[in-house]
Amino acid sequence: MEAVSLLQHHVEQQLREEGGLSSVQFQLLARLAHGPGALTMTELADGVVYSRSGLTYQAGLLEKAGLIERGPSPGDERAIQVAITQKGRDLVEHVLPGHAEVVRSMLFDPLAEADVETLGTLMNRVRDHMRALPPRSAAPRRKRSE
Amino acid sequence: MEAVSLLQHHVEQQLREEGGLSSVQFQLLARLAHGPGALTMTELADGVVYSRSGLTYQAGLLEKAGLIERGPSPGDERAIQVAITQKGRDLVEHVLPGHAEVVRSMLFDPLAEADVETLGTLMNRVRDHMRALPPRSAAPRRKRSE
DNA sequence: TATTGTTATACTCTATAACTATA
DNA sequence: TATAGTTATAGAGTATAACAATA
Repeated sequence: MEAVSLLQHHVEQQLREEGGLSSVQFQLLARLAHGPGALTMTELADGVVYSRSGLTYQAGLLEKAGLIERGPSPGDERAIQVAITQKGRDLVEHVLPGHAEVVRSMLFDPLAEADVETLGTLMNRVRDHMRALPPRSAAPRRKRSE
Repeated sequence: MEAVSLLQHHVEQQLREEGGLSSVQFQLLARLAHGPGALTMTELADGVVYSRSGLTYQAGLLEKAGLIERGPSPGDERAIQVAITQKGRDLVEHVLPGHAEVVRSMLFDPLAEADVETLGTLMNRVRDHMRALPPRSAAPRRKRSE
């Protein structure tokens, strides 16, 4: 956890300095940039943000900065399609090299290629396990008297 | 990183619900509880908090809650010794089982024993590597025109 | 009735800079 | 001059609950 904390801290700094982005904002942009097209707010939030209002807040900032656009969703009148703008793509491209460099120099550098592979395999397994857990209500963690 | 994010989120929740603690506060208390005796503020901050004022803030909260005590430091009149109180120890003990259960069920459960070992080895290596890097000034990341 | 998204609000946390005091 | 710690302050981020609109 200490390694992760250090890594996150350095990543945050690089993204902030070179792009004015928090890592949450970067993740949202990156998801939009790499995916096929637009996503709904709910799809976009998945795995990045843990409250609806949190995403609304972040999306508001990104839209105000001209990095994303929100529009109606064809299939569902309640939903909103979020798409990245060219400016958003440009910013991601601008920030990406530095980001990759931070991750490489801090995380990958001390690991052999096989180690990186192993780490990926293990953590993918952990992630899949956690995503498969009950969302957070049938949790078997209640005390008897609460 | 998604796995880590999910884990952190669940850990935060458990600590908050069962102990009213943030994970930073828990780390500070745990460090004091397990170590031999008192630590100075600077020693305590190491690896947990990234600004002096951040630690002063958190220590203020913990002291107000009666979980730690601050006193003068024998060797150095500038420094302050921070010690955990009995109440602090009790709280750590109270929260610990649930914390261990979260980590076990979410992180260790999907991994074999050897995997846990491997993960620890790799991440220790990464941590040591990161701690050995130049503190953050000789960083070769400045732009030519800034 | 459930789901999508927003708003209002309150709160926690963090960081920067200025400051005091000791080494 | 450098280090230990605090304070003031400002800003960013998050979550909860109430809300409106559509499925």
